[in-house]
Amino acid sequence: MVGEKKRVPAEAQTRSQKTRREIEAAALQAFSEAGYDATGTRLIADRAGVKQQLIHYHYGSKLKLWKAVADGLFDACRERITRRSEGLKGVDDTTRIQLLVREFLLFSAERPELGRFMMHEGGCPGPRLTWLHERHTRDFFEMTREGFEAVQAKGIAPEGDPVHFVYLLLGATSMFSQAAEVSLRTGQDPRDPEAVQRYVDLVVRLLLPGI
Amino acid sequence: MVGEKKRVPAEAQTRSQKTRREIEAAALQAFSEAGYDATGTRLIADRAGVKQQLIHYHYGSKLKLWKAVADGLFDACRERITRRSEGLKGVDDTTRIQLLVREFLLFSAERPELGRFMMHEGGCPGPRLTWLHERHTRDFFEMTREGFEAVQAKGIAPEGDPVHFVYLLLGATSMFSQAAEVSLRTGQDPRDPEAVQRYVDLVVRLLLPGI
DNA sequence: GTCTATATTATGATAGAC
DNA sequence: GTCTATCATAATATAGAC
Repeated sequence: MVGEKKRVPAEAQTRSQKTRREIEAAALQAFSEAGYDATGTRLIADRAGVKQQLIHYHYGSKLKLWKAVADGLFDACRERITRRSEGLKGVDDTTRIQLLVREFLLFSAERPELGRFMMHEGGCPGPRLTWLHERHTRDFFEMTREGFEAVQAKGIAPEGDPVHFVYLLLGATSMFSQAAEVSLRTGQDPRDPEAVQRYVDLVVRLLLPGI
Repeated sequence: MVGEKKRVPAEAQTRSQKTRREIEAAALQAFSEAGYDATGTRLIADRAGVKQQLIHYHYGSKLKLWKAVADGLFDACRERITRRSEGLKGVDDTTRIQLLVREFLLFSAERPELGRFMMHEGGCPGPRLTWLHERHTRDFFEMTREGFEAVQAKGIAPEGDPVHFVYLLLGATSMFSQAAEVSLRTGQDPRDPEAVQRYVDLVVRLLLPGI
């Protein structure tokens, strides 16, 4: 495994990293399209332009590749939200929550893989769902719930279980994660920047009508 | 194939129908949990208590079984909505749309397989998505979009692309189709009747604030 | 680090006995 | 109508050459 190496010629290291990057990009695409079980390592390798066996050399197993992909995806989301949040220090709660909701929806439009990736795992219990929950989604969920509680306390969002608001926000991203279906029905791409902007505006108006 | 038979002893007919019913029930469960490719015919047969080869006798192929399952599921939804709609003849548009939105959400809570079934197909283009679209979801989509247009014209729903309202409604069902994840996070079952009622009330309040 | 060759298991589907 | 036996293919994973 690469992680155990100490010194490797710069050439090889670079090549290895490039291979890993391409494998993970292809795997993210495939896993979020079809889910874990329906995705073969051969398909991933083909799309990455390498041999199937290289996946086992670099990751040890299909499951470990899946976890590496999940880490990359959720880290990207977390970093995006955290960065936005840090840029909003001192801003009042209402504006902060609204802008974070917008940022999350924009991220979901740019990277619909996130919603699809979760979607495949969230329907029935299993070890991968438990892993995702403990490692990535639990904190996000808590943070978001507290955010909605805060705006509810100010009367910006209507009364109701804050958990329901969280799932309405997550559910709202299905506009992007189900883009293929949307395109079939409307003939338009729901991820077009202008359409995204109008959609995000609507979601904010509906979830936070007191603004 | 059974469909081509004319006269069969009542015993055998009944037995055959029972087998088909059990296969389709197990297949619906499996397909909506994991999607088409990740579901094996052996798993379906095991859950139905029959041999894998019986699926091919009764349906000819895995794909034909999937289509039979889809027909059953969407017919049940259509019948439920149609029946409710017919019971509302003469009622004003606003009340009608509101009650139909409620009915659809209640159906989705009772039968989360519908949302999950679509979810697995809606993410990337393919022959199964096209088949679903033309055979089942296109009409439903049109009907729902027109409903939201009607309540928007009356000022019950805020301005915005009616297509966006349709997808917010569909997205709202992820509360139920992602029940495993919700349970992990909250420790509670989102399909509990009381929780469903509160959730449906909230969705109606948010999507149709003018009521 | 990447390749070829291959072991092992699981898949969808068919043939034929009863 | 349901069973047993089986085929052809594809899956994940391992061994060893370069």
